[in-house]
Amino acid sequence: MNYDDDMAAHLSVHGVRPTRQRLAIANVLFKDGGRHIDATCLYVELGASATKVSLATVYNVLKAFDKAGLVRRVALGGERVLYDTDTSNHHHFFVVSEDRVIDIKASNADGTSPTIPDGYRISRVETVIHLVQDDARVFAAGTLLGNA
Amino acid sequence: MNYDDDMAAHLSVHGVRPTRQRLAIANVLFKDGGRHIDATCLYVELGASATKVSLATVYNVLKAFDKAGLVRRVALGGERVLYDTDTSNHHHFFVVSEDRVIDIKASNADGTSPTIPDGYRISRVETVIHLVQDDARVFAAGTLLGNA
DNA sequence: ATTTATGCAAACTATTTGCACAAGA
DNA sequence: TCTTGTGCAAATAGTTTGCATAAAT
Repeated sequence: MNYDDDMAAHLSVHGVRPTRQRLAIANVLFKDGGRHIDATCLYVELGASATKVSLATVYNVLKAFDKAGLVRRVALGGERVLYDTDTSNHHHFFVVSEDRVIDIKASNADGTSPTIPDGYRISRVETVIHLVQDDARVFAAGTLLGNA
Repeated sequence: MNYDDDMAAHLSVHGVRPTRQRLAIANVLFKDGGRHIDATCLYVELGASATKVSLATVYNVLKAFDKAGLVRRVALGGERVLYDTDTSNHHHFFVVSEDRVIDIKASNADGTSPTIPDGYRISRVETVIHLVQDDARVFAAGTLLGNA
């Protein structure tokens, strides 16, 4: 039982078939702990890996990982889309000029930069709450539509 | 002093030169009160207007209006970018399946849908706080860098 | 007269897709 | 073997840009 086997198991548990390129991607994503990375960067980093992975596959895999809950897609004000290996409930500071992302933990009791980093000020706050139809009601609505 | 003159004045006050196409765009944006619209929709609506405006110009003008504070660019989870004529401090519900946007007023004392609309549930909450360098400190940092 | 905006088409970036081939269960 | 993933290249969507022309101050 080695590291790769653990990673393969990790993917399997999440319903993601552990192919060679997915493992390569998972390794880059999770080896160094929490990170924020975009498809292109990931692709570049994979260049150093033994396994060849095309850019299209990087996109497809990131999307699959997001759907499986292995990573979380984060859109930074529409200017940048990246994937966060921390899937817990948290938000982000984004320093546009430096293209830097800083996590904001939901509970800041642990002391990890919950406040604005020194030397910066807030220029904009954007909160978007995504809604989906409540299943029970969707059914009811469907019935209504069928009768209309 | 007619409506167009008022609109022209409105643009001027915000440092935006009131050209013919900018007035046409402003009319579509502001005539019917608060709205959320994207560049392409706006372009289509302008088709009905007497003034010809190219799509590239729509993009440029929206960007200019945003910079001038006439509208506010809103990115909905990286899936959609639109412009909100309400520049006040507020956030958004986004129903992906219906491509519908609902304002969340900062103060919900006025009773305008501060709660989740009936039949929906939250699927995701994304908050991004944009930071910029604090001017005073930027100066200090610049000095430090100069000495380093 | 001088500055700034517009139109158009072309360039560009980010992302997705179709299809033949390869790999995993 | 059967299903699902991958590579590639091409398609697509959204947005920006260069340059000659036109309009605003």
